[in-house]
Amino acid sequence: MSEKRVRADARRNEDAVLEAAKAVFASSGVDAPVREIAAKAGVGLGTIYRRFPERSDLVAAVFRREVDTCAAEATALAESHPPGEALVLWLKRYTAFIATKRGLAAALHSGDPAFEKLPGYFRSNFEPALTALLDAAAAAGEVRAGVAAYDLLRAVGNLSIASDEDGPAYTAGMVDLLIDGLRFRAVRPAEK
Amino acid sequence: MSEKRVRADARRNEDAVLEAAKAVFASSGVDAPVREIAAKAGVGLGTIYRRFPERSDLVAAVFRREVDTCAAEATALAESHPPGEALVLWLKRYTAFIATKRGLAAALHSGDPAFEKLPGYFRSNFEPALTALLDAAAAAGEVRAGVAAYDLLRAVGNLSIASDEDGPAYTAGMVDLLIDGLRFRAVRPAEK
Amino acid sequence: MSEKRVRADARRNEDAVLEAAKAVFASSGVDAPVREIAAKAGVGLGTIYRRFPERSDLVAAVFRREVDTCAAEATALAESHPPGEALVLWLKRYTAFIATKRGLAAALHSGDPAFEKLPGYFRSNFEPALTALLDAAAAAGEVRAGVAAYDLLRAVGNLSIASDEDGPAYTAGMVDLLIDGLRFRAVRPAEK
Amino acid sequence: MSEKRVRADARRNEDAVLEAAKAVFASSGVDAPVREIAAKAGVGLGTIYRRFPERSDLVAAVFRREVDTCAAEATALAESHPPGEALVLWLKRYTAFIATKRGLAAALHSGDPAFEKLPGYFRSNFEPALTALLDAAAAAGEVRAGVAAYDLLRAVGNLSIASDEDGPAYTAGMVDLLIDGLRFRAVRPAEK
DNA sequence: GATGAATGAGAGTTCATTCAT
DNA sequence: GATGAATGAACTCTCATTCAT
Repeated sequence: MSEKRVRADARRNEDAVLEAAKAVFASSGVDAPVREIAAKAGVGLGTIYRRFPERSDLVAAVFRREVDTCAAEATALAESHPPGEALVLWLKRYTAFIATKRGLAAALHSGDPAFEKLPGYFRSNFEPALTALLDAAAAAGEVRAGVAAYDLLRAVGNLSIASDEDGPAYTAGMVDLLIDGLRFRAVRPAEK
Repeated sequence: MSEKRVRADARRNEDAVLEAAKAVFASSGVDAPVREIAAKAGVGLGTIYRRFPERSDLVAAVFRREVDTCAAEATALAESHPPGEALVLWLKRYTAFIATKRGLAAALHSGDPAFEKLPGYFRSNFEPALTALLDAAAAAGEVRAGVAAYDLLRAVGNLSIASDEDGPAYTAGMVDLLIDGLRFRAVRPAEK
Repeated sequence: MSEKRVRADARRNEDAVLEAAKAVFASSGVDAPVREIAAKAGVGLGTIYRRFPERSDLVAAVFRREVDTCAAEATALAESHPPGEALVLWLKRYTAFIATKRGLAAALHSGDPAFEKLPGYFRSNFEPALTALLDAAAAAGEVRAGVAAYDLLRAVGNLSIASDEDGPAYTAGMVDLLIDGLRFRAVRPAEK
Repeated sequence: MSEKRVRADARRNEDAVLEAAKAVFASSGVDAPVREIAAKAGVGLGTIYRRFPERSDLVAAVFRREVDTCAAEATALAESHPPGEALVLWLKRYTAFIATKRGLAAALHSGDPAFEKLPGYFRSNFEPALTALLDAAAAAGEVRAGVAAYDLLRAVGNLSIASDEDGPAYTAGMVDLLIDGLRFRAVRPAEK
């Protein structure tokens, strides 16, 4: 059987769809018509519906894929940079992730069961990643301890939501301001 | 004579529509069906369309009315509280204003000409109001100087957008963290 | 479309929709596209959906209206004709009713809650009507007693389903054959 | 050599498809998705379309196959039972045939050219079969003569259409009633 | 030959906007 | 002026049919 070759095509198409969806969601929000995504991906409507029976399934798939990618970078950064720097760099990376999620917050509250697991997925991937970065930075006396990673994720997330509109430079500035908030009353290690 | 009566009626209706729209936008977002607003206001659909030829006109009207109300409170607070406190209180008030604007950010980017002037209206009302509060607080050494009021408006705005979801307490906490960022490196008057 | 229609014509529109639906259901079955009905009624799609939020509501409304009309004729016929004749005439009338119900039987078994009450409506209107006719005819010795009205309703109903195809004359002939079945072993009053 | 094997395979597949289609049509109607049939037959969609270029071709093929089988049983019954009994038994068998044809009547009126020849096929197979049974029963004085076989085919067919719904017992009862209609005024052979 | 991924027309349904009353 | 019935564009989703592998 030529199953494998067919699958290769399918995989290519699935990638194309996810890429197109990511782009369309970023520019037009998660409520963008499925047709627009199909057109951008260069596939038929049915191809999308075959893999993602409801539009919400597609939204969820794009979301998960990007969460995976973004969370993976946290450890990479932690290994290649000093703690404070790694923290800031990753928050910036995370900022870019959020910037493509226009309209998702609203969708998450729509009650659609396809979205039910997304907040959990988000948290279980990002919270440990950011906690590690935060702990390391606190240990180095760069930031105050005791700030919940999850709260910070949401705060930076909210700050980043309008990034397209205000420009990345603005978002960066505000995240810096928030990090300054963390630095306020930070305790430097005694020996230092 | 009858003109006057008619105007009074019209005004009453317009108020009812704006109040209803404000409530509906806050709970269902600015994409809520016009019908819902008409029903809540107790008027016919046509009455809304007479005054606000397109949906976006109604959104804009509600927005402007609330901007006016909120901006007016800045001066009131400045007169009745010490600078640092007035700043924090108003930011909290502003936080409540934003919390009812779910979906507006997206609408502002829709390209609808009815929304074109809204950002300008927002800025020209809120920026001076916050600048005054900020300057007073900086003069009192409560916060660092040099932070642009407009940037802060957007930052707090974004932090507040998800307030319903995360709870007002969370929003308050994050705004406090941001204000801590402002306090970081603030220069106390004595040292000046 | 015509220029004059609205509130007073709402009634006219509802009638037009029901008439159009009746005709379309009769010719294309109850699964006919709503668009087709709208076109035939000369109204917009939304007009139909305003009154009949789901297509099944429209099907149900048409059904009820015709049940009412047809059942009412049973008593009229009973009063104006001798028992045996009234029975046959009404069954013929009922035959015409069924002939327009193509596809309804299947729809009734679809599990759609909008159809749940239809069989009950059908039965509670038609069964008493036919029972009266049957009893009178049996009392006159025209047909055998002991045949359940409901069974006969279904039998004649099924015989009539394809009437369009086979022609009313054929249906009439077969209903006659069925009635001959009823006459077989009928007990004449004198012999009683 | 391999040709023979391929043919055997093909035949096996065709059989599987026809069996599956028969079952699916019986349970879900002739409008059931082709996919469902392919899945039940354990073949790919393409395999069905290779042999039956359109859905309607498959419907027609299933129909013809069952007509053949059912018609063949008429002669078998005539040889193994007395005339009146053979008639009743075959009508019951025919009743089962019809019971699996839900939705076909509507399809026949769709105007699809693939169905054009089906009524003729039906008639040319069943009419002689039933005529023979009817003539034999009339000759034996069991039923009245002069009833057209074709009319009776359609009548019993229509009575049977809803058999699933009303239950086979009900259908049997109504067919019996119809046969009683035939017995009404039957002329017993003088000598008997 | 068989497979099933891909296609896209078409159907149901929603809701902004128009306009007769 | 107010009302709400009517309109129809636009959206999601289904499934017959085609065709690359």
